[in-house]
Amino acid sequence: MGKTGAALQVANQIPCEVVSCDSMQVYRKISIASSKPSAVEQKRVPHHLLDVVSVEEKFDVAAFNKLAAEAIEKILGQKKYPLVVGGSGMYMQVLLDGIFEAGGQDPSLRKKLESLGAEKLYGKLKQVDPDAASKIHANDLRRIVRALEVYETTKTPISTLQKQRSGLLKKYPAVIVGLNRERDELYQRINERVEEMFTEGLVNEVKAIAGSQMSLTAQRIIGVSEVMAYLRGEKSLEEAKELMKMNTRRLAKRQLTWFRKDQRIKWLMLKADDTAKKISQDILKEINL
RNA sequence: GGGCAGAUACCCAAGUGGUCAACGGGGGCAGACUGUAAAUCUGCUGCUUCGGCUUCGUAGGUUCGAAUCCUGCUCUGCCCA
Repeated sequence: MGKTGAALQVANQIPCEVVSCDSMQVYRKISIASSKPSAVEQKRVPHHLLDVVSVEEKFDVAAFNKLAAEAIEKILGQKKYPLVVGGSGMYMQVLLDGIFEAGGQDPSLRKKLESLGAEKLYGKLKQVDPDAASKIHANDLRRIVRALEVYETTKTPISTLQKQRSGLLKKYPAVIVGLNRERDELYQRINERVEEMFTEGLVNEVKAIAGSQMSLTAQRIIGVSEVMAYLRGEKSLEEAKELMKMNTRRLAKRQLTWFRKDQRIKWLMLKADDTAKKISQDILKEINL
């Protein structure tokens, strides 16, 4: 979409530091695949929440939220504006609106639950937390397990806990700007971006982490499985590229679906020939400092 | 030139006389989303003024009725020359 470039330009015009709100840019050694700003750009404008964990470490929204909130406080302490930039919908939501505290994970409990099968679990959830059950689809194993996990470990329905949230918006005023473009144009940019990743050395980047025991989340980085399949000889380079393009287009689509429903967002419809500078000026107009 | 197989919706593919606008998968679009979130899940996907209308290579034919049977033609693949 052009978030990074626009953010860098915003930073040229007001004193601010960037807080990345991206579930994949947190990983070290994943720079090309996650489209991190370059080293030079990072040097010019301080960035937070980049390279905070290895691909082997477990990381999730709660961990992100804690670090991001700290970074924001720090930036405010320096009398600068925190510019939160990113497309990870849930991370953004948690940061803005909060997350309930008592909700850790229990891998062994999860395993036990998962082995029971969706049907049984959903029946159980309906008894234990009908509110949550009514919102979760019977086939959505992931969420059913999570809801039951929370219930088992806290003895409180997740639907009750979910009401206990308090995020940044409760403490600070914020302007939320959404960037969008015509679909055709967006997809074309995505296709080009993927091609660039390969010329920048994506294959080597993936090779470098190929031996690690990647966390569940890190395994999902677009580019990793596709390039690995290529390295194993299961896919041609062309096939790997096309797959990545498709997966990225879908990601972009889901991101749009996520953010579209948020009434607080001020949307900017970008045009193909808009420069990062122009976009940054439009953003600043919305922020209205 | 001869023989055989095939042509189905954006793509792949099932269907072999009525219950077929046509199974399934892919892709696309839309939606949900509070600890894997670049994840997970859901719905729709010929046109429609919702009464209908037009589809299964193409032109005819058989039949009350055809994507399904018959004939010609076109194209594709394989085999023989």
